[in-house]
Order: sequence, then C-alpha cells, then structure tokens
Amino acid sequence: MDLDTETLQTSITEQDVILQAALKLFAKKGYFNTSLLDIKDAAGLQSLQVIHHHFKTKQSLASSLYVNVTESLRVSIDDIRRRTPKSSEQLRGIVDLLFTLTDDAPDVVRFILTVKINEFLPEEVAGLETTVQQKILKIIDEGIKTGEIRSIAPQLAFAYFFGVIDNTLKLVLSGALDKKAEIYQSQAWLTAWNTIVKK
Amino acid sequence: MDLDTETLQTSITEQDVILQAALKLFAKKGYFNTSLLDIKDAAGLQSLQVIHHHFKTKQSLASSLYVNVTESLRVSIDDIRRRTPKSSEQLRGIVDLLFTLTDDAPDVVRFILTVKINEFLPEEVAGLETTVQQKILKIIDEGIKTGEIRSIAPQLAFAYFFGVIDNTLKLVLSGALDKKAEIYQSQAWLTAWNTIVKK
DNA sequence: GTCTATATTTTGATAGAC
DNA sequence: GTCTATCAAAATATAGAC
Repeated sequence: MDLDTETLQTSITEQDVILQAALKLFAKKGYFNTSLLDIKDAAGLQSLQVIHHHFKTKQSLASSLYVNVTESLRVSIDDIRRRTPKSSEQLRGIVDLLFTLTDDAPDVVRFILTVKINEFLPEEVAGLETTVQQKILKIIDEGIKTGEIRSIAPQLAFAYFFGVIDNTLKLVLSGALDKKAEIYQSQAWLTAWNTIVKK
Repeated sequence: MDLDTETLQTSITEQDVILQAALKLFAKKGYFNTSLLDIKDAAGLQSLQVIHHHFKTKQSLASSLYVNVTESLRVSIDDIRRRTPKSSEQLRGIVDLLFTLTDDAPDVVRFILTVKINEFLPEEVAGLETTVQQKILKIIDEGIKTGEIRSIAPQLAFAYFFGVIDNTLKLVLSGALDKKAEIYQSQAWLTAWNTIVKK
C-alpha cells in the first residue's frame, strides 16, 4: 500500500518533464537549434547528467519523443476508425482531432507538422510515420472502393486533402490569424473534403 | 572586344558553382547537416578558403542563395502578372512555373518547399519570402474583388490553394510517384483552383 | 593570392568525487 | 546516485607561409 503510492507518483516525473521540454523547444526552434543545455534549463533540471541518465543520446531522446507522439496519434486514429465505417466520417474525425489538438496542445501539432524527422532520426524510426500515413491511406482506399471518394491515386488524395488541412493549421499556429483553430475548422473540412469527394 | 569575353566568362564561375552546390546539399540534407566541407567537395574546390573568400560566413552564403532564388521567383511572378489581368490566369501561370521547375530544376523547388529558412537566417532576410507571398496575396485579393474567387480571408485562400499545389509537388519530389510533375499538373491545378473559386 | 595549419567555439558525452 | 569537472569531436573561421 505504501510502496505503490511512491512508484505511482514518480511515474509522472522526470522523464516526462524532459520530453515535454524537448517537445516545446523542438517545435519552436527546431532540433538543431536546441541544445541539451536548453532542454535542461527548460525542464528545470540541475545538471545535464539527468538527461543522460534517462536518454543515452540526444537522438534517442528525439526518437522517444517522436515514437510517443506518433503512437498516440495511431491509437486515436484506431479509435476513430472503430466508431464509424464511413470514410468521410473517419476523415472528419481525424480533422476534428487535429483542430482540437491545435487549440489544446499547439506544440504537439507544431512538432507533427513542422519538424522534419528524417533530418535527425535514422530511417527505421522515421518509418513510423508511415504507420499513421498508411492507416489514412487505407481510409482513402476504402472510400474510393465504396464510391465516396473519386478515383485517383490514394497518395494524391492524401496530398490534396491534408494539403488544405495542414496549411490551415500552420496558418493558425503561425499566429497570422487571430482566432482559435476551432473557428476555421468546418470551412477547412468542407474545402479539404471537396478536393477528393466524388460528385 | 577581348576584355569583355573574359569578364563574361568569369561571371559564371566560382561563386555560382558554390551556390549551386550549396543549393543541392541544403535541399537534400538540410542546412545543419551540410558542412562547408561538404560544399567544398561538392563544388570541386581545393580548399575551404575559397568559400570564405566569396562568403564571409555560412549564414551569408545561405542568405545569398535564398535571396537569389526568391528574387528570381519574384521576377517571374511579375512577368506573369504583366501578361494577363485575370487572377485565375495569373495563378495558373504560377502553377505552370512551379511544375515546370520541378521537372527541370527539382533542387530549386525542394529548396523552396522544404528548407525552413527561419531556422538559420535572421528575420530581416527571411522576410523576403513575404515579398513573393504578398504578390500572390495581392493576386488573390484582386480575384476576390472581381468575383472570380470566393470571399474568404486571402491568407486562407492562399493556404488552401498552395496546400494542394505544394503537397502535390512534394509528392513528386519524394519519388513516391513514378511520373514527371507535368503529368499531375492539370488535375492539381483544377483541384487547387476549386478550393477558392466562386461558384 | 592560394593553400596549409591552427585557433576558437559549441556541444554532446563521460568520468570521477562526494 | 547526483553533480562538477573534463573530454572529445566537429565544424566554422582565421592567420600565416610560400
């Protein structure tokens, strides 16, 4: 009873604080402009050694971060897919998720949309992006089969659809628009969906 | 007569070779993964000093490169604007330019679309991007006024339109599609134009 | 004026003391 | 086991010799 209270509490701490700080800095300044010293300071740590205790190298820190974010995205998408069989509604669910995330955790979306992982992570781990991408491609593929989505190469449909969505989110994140992402969501959805819908 | 032949010839040399090599490497590996040594080798130079002779710092090299590319884009857009008054045709001209460039000089487009200048250039020079962007925003603005383009925030129209175009070009540049950019051009144009046209 | 050699700085990573 | 101190490497920039 007393053992567990301690272990439960420590399970939220240092490692996550470091990852959070790194996420914020990578999203803001990029991987190469962020030193371990910066992360140490942002995380409120007293020494670099603490970081090296949890992560062997800077790369492996970035890798953990990337895996976490990607994995959490993947789980959310699986959730969405379970809720409805229609491609349009699944895509709509993903768009909702991204817009909500942009308002609630902008650094996460900034990290997803603007950090170029392949510039500092080896191919194998960068390939995880493919996991999420493949799931979305599958949604599109099914939509084409059922006739909801027009017959074009799924990759092109992906590019069109998320070209609109991602650019809208980047615009919000840049601060060029004065309102929350939520405000632009339904128009962006309609516009994106229109690029691929079969009419 | 004999003076000029020499000056004409030397005007194509070292500086341009260096810039070309840098463009290629920045586009391929990114600014931070490219060392001056890499550029030296790619340019076939014998010493680093040659680079330092032409450019004070690595940053200023990147800056020159960026200014060159941006300036050349700006000129092309001015050209296009002079040829026709219709927003749709001006945008079409820009799309044609980008797709042609993607086939003829992929590294230039890669540089434009994927290199994040603000990560290594000071704001003042990074602001040049605004010049090109502002010209395009003006085209959109005019299109809204004449009723060609639907009434939405010009920035949003920009985001929608180039979301489709840029993502299509990135897809081609990634090698994920097997054909030349040209093949995907007219469909991409139609799709992009449809995101902003007034119906 | 061109190359060799070196200085300087930054930062990631380690080793050793308390 | 946590921090101080140091090491090592890389890469930008400079200085000096021929």
